[in-house]
Amino acid sequence: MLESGIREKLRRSGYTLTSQRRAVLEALSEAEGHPSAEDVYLIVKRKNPRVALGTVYQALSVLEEVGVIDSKHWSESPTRYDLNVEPHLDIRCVRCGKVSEIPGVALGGVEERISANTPYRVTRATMVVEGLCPECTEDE
Amino acid sequence: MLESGIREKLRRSGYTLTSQRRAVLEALSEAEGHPSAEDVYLIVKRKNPRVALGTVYQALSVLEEVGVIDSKHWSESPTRYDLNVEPHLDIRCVRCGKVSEIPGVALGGVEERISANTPYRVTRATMVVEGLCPECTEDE
DNA sequence: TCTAAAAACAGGAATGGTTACTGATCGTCG
DNA sequence: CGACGATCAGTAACCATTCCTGTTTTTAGA
Repeated sequence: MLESGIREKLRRSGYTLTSQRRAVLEALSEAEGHPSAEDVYLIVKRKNPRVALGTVYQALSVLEEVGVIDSKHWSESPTRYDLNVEPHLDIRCVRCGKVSEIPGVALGGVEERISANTPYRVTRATMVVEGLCPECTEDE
Repeated sequence: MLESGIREKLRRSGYTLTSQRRAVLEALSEAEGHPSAEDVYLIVKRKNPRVALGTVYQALSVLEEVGVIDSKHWSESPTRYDLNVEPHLDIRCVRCGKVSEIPGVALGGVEERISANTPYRVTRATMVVEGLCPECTEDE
């Protein structure tokens, strides 16, 4: 099942799958959309009221490091986390904060072109997309 | 000269070109690279020690709103400002924080494809690129 | 030119997401 | 069983940014 793969990825980096980290993963699959650390914290707390917010942040950071989850950051709002680690675009509503996937848009080798045009060693290239969701567009 | 164009852009949105805002623009052209609000503040303060950091933030926000400057945000670091408002990519070194332009890479209509694939009204789509600059790559 | 209203400002307090720190707990391996 | 390292809870600290209050500057009208 999923869990053994996750456990293995953690082990390869010297981490273990603790109950808190498992709870964070469960919260991520329960939560709709793209929850923030605080969202995850609130869900985890329902089952285990003693978890600390810092623990959730640390778990999220470890899980991202080993490639089990993904994070995206829009300015003026907390970082969002996602179980979907496949490359894809998300858009965030600047009014209500909702985040949705944008299907079917690939970046078409932009990373390679970037690497070819900078002396930096590129480690990350993401698109940050903002807009107004249909609901918020209506009452403009 | 430049100034009259800037003054006009401000006026159209109901703002005026105050001495503080002019000082912020001068600081942006003096500063090398892509300064943060704090960087701008320190430069402005050299000539006018009474400016407040909040004023610099407000000036930057107004200047961006009217399209005279551009801002880019990388997570885990303050927002950077830029006099270059032409669409272009910048990369930030995750170790030393230096920001450099990436010449010659266009996004090739990605915005249009995004708009076509989401019910949101897209207001902004930027690339956030990170990596290691040549100096920092050496002592890895 | 004088005056009232609006805009902008200085200074500093407050905010909010995130990280750092400390001492307690857990899990593992001998 | 015993000890060591990893993890955790709880809380304090951090830092970029915004907000607030009273003051100064600018603008527009008379």
